[in-house]
Amino acid sequence: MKKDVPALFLENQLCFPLYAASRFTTKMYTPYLNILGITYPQYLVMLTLWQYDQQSVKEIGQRLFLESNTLTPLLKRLEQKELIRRTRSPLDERTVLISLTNAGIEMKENAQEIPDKILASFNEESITKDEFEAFQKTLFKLVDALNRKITIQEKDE
Amino acid sequence: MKKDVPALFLENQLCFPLYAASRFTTKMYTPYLNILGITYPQYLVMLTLWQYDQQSVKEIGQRLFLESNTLTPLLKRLEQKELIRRTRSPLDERTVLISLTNAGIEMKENAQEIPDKILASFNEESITKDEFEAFQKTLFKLVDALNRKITIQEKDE
DNA sequence: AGTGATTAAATCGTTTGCGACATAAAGGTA
DNA sequence: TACCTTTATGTCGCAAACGATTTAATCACT
Repeated sequence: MKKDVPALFLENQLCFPLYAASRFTTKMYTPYLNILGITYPQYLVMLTLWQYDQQSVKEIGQRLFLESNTLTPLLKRLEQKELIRRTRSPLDERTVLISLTNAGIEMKENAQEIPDKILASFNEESITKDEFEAFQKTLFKLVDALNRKITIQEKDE
Repeated sequence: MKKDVPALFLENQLCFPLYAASRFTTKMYTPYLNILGITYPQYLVMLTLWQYDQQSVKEIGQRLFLESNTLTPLLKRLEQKELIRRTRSPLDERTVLISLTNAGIEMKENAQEIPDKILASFNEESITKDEFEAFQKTLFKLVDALNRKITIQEKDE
C-alpha cells in the first residue's frame, strides 16, 4: 500500500527548488556581471581571490567545490581577460598559482556594489530577517552535510 | 569608511551556498540515475510527465523554469532512449506534445525508491524535522520571489 | 639512487543552461 | 484576403559541470 505520487512529489520539494533557486540567483547577478564582463562562476573565482589573495588552483577548487577540469578552462578565460595571472610555483612545479593583475584588483571596487543591489531588491519581499537567517543557517548545515555525503560517495568507488 | 570584506563575504552566504547545494544534491542523485540511464535534468522532465502526463514543451518549461533552447535537445535525447514520444499537436501545429512510451511509464517503478534513499541518507544528520520544514518553506518563498524578480528583469529589456 | 604510489593540472567528450536569433504556425485587423 | 504581430519550437555558439583519463612532478620507502 505504498503511496504513489507523494514520494515523487515530495522529493521534488528539496532538490528541485534548490536547482531552481540556484539558477535564478545566478540570473539575478547576470546584468551586473555583464557590466564587469565576467560570468557568475568567474565572479566566484574573483571573490576567492579578492578575499584570500594568491592561491593554487587546488585551493580555489576546495573553496568552490570545483575541480581542475572545470577550473582550468575558466581560469584561462580570466587570464585572457587579463584579470588574473597563472604561474607555476617554483617550489612545486605541479601547482599553478593564480594571482590578480591590477585590472583584477581594480575590478573589486566595481564589484563592491553588487551584493548591496541584490539585497536591496529583496527588501520589499515577504521574507523576514529572522526567517532569512534561519534559512541561511540550515543552508550551511545542508551544504556541509551534502559535502560530507558526496565525499563518502566518491570514496566508495 | 566603507567596510571592505564583509559585503563581498556576506553575499557569498546566499548565492554561493545555493549554487553549491544544488550541485551537491544533483551529485547525490547521480548514482541512482546512472542505473536508470538518465541525467538529473532528464529525471526532472520524467517527473513532470509521471505527475502530469502528456503536455507540451512549453508546459514542461513552465514547470521546470526552462525554455525550448534547453529542452528541445534534452527531449530529443529522451526520445532516442525511447522513454518519450514527440508529436506535433493536430490542433496547433506549433506545439509539440510530449508523452511517455511504455518504457517511460515503466521507469517510474524503478524511480520510486530514489526519493526514499535520498531522504534516508539524511536521517542521521543534525537537521531536525522542524528545521527542515522551515527551510523548505523559505526555499519555496525564495524561488517564488526570485521567479517574479527574474520575470520583471526580463520584461525590462 | 631507484621505483612505485600519490598528487596537481590539464585534456577530452557529453550534457546543461542560456542569450540571440530563425522558422513556421496562428491570431488580429484593416 | 493581405499584412503585421504574437507564439511555440528549434538552431547556434559559448561557458559551465563533470566523469574518465593523461601527463608530469613529488613523495615514500627501500
